[in-house]
Amino acid sequence: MRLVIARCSVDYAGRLTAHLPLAPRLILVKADGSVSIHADDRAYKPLNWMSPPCTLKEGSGDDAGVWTVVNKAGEKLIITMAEILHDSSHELGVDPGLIKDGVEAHLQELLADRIETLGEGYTLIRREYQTAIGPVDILCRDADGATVAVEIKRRGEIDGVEQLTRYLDLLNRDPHLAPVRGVFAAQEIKPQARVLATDRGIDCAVLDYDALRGIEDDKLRLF
Amino acid sequence: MRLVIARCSVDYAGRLTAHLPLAPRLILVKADGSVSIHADDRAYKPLNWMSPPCTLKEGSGDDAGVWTVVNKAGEKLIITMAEILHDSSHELGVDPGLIKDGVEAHLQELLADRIETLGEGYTLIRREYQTAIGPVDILCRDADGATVAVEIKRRGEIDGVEQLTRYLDLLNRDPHLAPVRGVFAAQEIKPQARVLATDRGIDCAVLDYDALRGIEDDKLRLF
DNA sequence: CCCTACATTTCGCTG
DNA sequence: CAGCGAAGTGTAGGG
Repeated sequence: MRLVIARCSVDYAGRLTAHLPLAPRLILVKADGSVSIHADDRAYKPLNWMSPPCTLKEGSGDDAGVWTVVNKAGEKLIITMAEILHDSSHELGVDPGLIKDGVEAHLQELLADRIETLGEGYTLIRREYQTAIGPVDILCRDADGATVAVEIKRRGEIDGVEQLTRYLDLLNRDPHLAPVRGVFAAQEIKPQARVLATDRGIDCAVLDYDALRGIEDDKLRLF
Repeated sequence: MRLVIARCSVDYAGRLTAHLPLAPRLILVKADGSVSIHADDRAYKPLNWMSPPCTLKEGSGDDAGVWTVVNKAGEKLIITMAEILHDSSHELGVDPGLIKDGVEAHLQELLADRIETLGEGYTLIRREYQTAIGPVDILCRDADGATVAVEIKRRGEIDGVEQLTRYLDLLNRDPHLAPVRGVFAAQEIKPQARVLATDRGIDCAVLDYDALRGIEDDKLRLF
């Protein structure tokens, strides 16, 4: 990883065109060839960047101080250096990577293991039920044997209701499954999403992650 | 801006919990107090971060080498330093910021100014037509005087069709406007989005940004 | 390779 | 403050 602090101006021509006037910034050149330009605020987003795979060429002669980064699609990032204030390189090696807990996939596992959380007598058909337009998070049956499609979100918003609606439209065309009800399950459901779901006859279920995990932990302790 | 290269492990507890095993990484501490941790790949996304506003406390005594970053919501990022390999600070000042061109807003202006691009005899009613569920990008009339709602996207995907569908449902309840047709306009329309749009009787229009801009430039030259 | 969906999405605007 | 939509979204995973 190469760290450069420099007064520079930047031009990007690709999916849009953008320009950064001359100012001091951090230029980050990573081992995969990617380049990002950071101001002294915002942790997450660089001012400008080029994602890998891409190649960096440092100009020489007339082009001294002009760095050009290009990718396969022909997008171009041009950094014009006015003054280099710091320049250092460091060997970091490959990162072992982030270990996460509490994302949607985990919620899905927990709920599938305790599908009766949605109601007494519920039984799991399967997780990640494949359809032509994508996977349904959970397909199950209620106490009456009716098919239920469950869409799980960490935060339930309108997009999730739309997604579930598309699945329900499709599933209800299958005479082996129809009629299929929908359940929109999330740790938090936004009011607008609840209104839309209710309007479409979709039930909402608020999931308690800690409780689900607690039940799971109990289960693990018991067996 | 402070640049630290260090062998470190990281724990995050907030919207999820996450852990980074001990490895060499870049830690970026910015003037706004934000902290991000980068591996030697991917230009855009840090491995872990804390967005401003937040506060960093460097431990001392027993906690030497333990940095704790907390924010208002109680999210916590704990960086445990095993070995500092580099540590430097740099004054950058406030960045003048990025100047963009070619985003959706611009496309909308261009198309509104040349609404007949969609078909002969089209006339603009207005841009950003407000409804209870959000603004319709463009509302216009076709040659027959029928109302047309236009949703503009840079890249036309399924979500955009869903959005336009919601607007059309609402607009068609207004007897002054109904019947309202829909046009899904984008620089690029994904096949699946086109299928969904067509299935719902929504027309698709592929916009040529350069041509629209060229026409606009001509117009500017003429008047 | 395309498509789909998730993300600690972030970010900006509007009410 | 919430709500909603855009983003050069990036990123991972399946067919």
